[in-house]
Amino acid sequence: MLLALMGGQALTAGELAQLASIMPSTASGHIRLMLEAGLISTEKQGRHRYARLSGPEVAEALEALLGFAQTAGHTRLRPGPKDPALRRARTCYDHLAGELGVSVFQALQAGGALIPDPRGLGLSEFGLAQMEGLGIEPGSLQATRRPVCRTCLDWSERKPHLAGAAGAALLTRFKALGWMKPEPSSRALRVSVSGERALPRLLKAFQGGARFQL
Amino acid sequence: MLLALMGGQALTAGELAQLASIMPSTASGHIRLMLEAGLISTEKQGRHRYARLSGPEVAEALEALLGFAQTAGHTRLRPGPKDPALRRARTCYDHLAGELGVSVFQALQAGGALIPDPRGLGLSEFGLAQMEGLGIEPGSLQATRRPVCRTCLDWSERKPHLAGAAGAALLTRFKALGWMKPEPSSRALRVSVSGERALPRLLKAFQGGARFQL
DNA sequence: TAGATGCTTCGGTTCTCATCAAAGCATGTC
DNA sequence: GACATGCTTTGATGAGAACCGAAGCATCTA
Repeated sequence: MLLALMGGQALTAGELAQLASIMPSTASGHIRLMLEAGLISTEKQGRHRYARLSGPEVAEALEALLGFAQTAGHTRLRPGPKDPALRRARTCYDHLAGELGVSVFQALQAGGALIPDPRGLGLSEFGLAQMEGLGIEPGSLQATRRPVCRTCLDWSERKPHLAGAAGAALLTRFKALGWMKPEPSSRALRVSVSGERALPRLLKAFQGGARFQL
Repeated sequence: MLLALMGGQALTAGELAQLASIMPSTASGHIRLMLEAGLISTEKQGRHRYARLSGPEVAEALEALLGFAQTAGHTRLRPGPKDPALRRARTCYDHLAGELGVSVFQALQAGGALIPDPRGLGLSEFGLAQMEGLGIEPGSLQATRRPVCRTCLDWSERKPHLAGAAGAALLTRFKALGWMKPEPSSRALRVSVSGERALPRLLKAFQGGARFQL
């Protein structure tokens, strides 16, 4: 159930039950416990009750655990960890993970968009300009209490990808631009034709130190 | 038992049993399971069997989980999470955590010792010089497959501290210099008189951009 | 060689946890 | 107002996990 929520979207109690192949009454009990433990937050809407992860920390802890589940060969993941689409690109709560997520991080790093800051990582002048070129308001990134950038260890790549407010903003923007779309009932992201065209150009700009413009 | 091993030292099966308040036979079963799961590694030495965490990833996953255990108020930790010594300075597997660990990270960052690199964080020229001033061979940091620097989210401070090869080397050096000493049967670190004197000077040098010299 | 120590394996007991069905409550729809 | 839908609560059941004691093996000590 937690894995299903890693996609970042909220799911109803019934959907969670079905995904876990258990009766609704059983699921209800688990939801109550996870709520009390602070792992999820819920919201009533009509006769539905939506659950979502309570924050990015939960997703990060899960990613850390997934690393072991995989190496120890104890994954009970539904689509199997071999699913190539999942390896390519997927959501990690609210940001981009998988090969693509790692590429974005490495390109930003190579181009000098990232600088260390007291909370971990921040964006340099150049990094802020890149965000602006993508249509992301730089001011909005500072608004939250979240660190602007964070590294999150990718369990399939075993390399860091970009999390934090900037990571979340990037994924939101990619989806809004129609570059990628979440696969239904999975964490995988399908890259569209326009995305396949635009992303290499974006990575090159990030990496080469040239300002990207839509 | 895993928590006890977070100190970074290896413990015998009997010690683990005693710390967990269970019979040796029960402990033996748990050790076998954790070994099969890849969480710990063991080593026979005479009639003793030593167990240690199998790597830094395990410690990081545990730190992530500890954050929740604390906020949800479900800690069954022996000394209690309020233990002020633990908050001040403790080992996180093989590096420094707690207030002091966070201070070191922030000072290094402010002084410009850290730079982003493909694996997360690296040391700048200045950072390498600081290590050398402390008596740490800069070449030894690159030798391992580990990232030189990594941020690890501190569960008591909720801010990042320094992990990775450099974090481990720093703690080793601090202990060798007699600046801090592990409290027996706890993760807490006791700062010695010479440590209390030297650390502020070190932090100031890190932060101010001046090269530190022993 | 005899005995102590540290650990593991095995069998049996206890207890916790996940599960489901049935009943109840709230919110929608006809 | 009657009924369907979504969720929760309750009680009972069964599977599995933690635990201990006893017995056995390996290693160290006297």
